[in-house]
Amino acid sequence: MGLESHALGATITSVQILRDSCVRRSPGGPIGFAAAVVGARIDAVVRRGKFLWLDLDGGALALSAHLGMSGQFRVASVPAPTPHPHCRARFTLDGPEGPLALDFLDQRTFGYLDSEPLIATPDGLPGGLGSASPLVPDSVAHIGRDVLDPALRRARVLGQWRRGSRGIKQLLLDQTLVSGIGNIYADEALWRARVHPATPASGLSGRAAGALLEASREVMAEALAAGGTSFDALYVNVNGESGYFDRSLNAYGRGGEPCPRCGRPLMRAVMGGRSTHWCAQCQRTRARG
DNA sequence: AGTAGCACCTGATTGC
DNA sequence: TGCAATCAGGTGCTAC
Repeated sequence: MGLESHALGATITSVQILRDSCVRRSPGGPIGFAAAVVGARIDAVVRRGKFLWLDLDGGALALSAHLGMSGQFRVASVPAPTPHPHCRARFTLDGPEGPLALDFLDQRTFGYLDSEPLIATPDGLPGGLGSASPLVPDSVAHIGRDVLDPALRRARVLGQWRRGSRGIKQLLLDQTLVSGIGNIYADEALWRARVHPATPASGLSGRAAGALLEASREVMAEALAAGGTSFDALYVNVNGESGYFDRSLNAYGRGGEPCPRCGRPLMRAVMGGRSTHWCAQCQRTRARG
């Protein structure tokens, strides 16, 4: 269910914080958070990487969210009287078609909600996907543009990657350079571009780096298409329940299974503290040209 | 400056 | 049977 189609133009009429830690980054705590957002009108739903925010009341303030690894928003016109056990916050919205419940669910509690001022982007281009507004919340300013963002400066990202001494997988996961690529999709992009995850980024040719960025874009676009077009599609079923995960993952989580491309057993190891899966046969140190 | 390592957290799974 | 250890994920902080 798309958040945008239901939330746009609606007014937040109440907030119920079911678990205080979901607003742990909000200086005013549950009370301050509620005071900031209740009564506000939702003017836009915007995403950059794994950050999501709602422009409120003409763009001075945002309700920002990070969904962590298991967070999601659910909209219901007839909400369950007892919220889901993983529901951390429940908003009541007053939309054109009547009241709606907007639940913030987050099983593993890495996600959070906050209210923040919006600040201008340095380039004056739209701050994220979903809105033409050149504003982003404070906490998003240091995050690089989304891999699917038309305003992404591609050549700049490639230069930053190739300047790093870390393995290319770690750079792929560095959200300050380009955002949106998580651990699962990083492995998939590397597999697709035939790049070994431990390749020193400085050793990648420009061509190889370009192929990897393009593969990342493709993987993210396909994941979004498979999960729908809603903003929360990236985060739904991160535990592996979705059809996309079942059918389309070529490398992630498949250590020991045959590589779908060459049949050799896939490898698994921890790199940069994250589980990493690759094919030693067809992922060498260079990308296909 | 750039990088490495860890804390945060919870439920499912595995091991004893 | 029951309890304990392990694991997964993204970000932000501290320490080098």
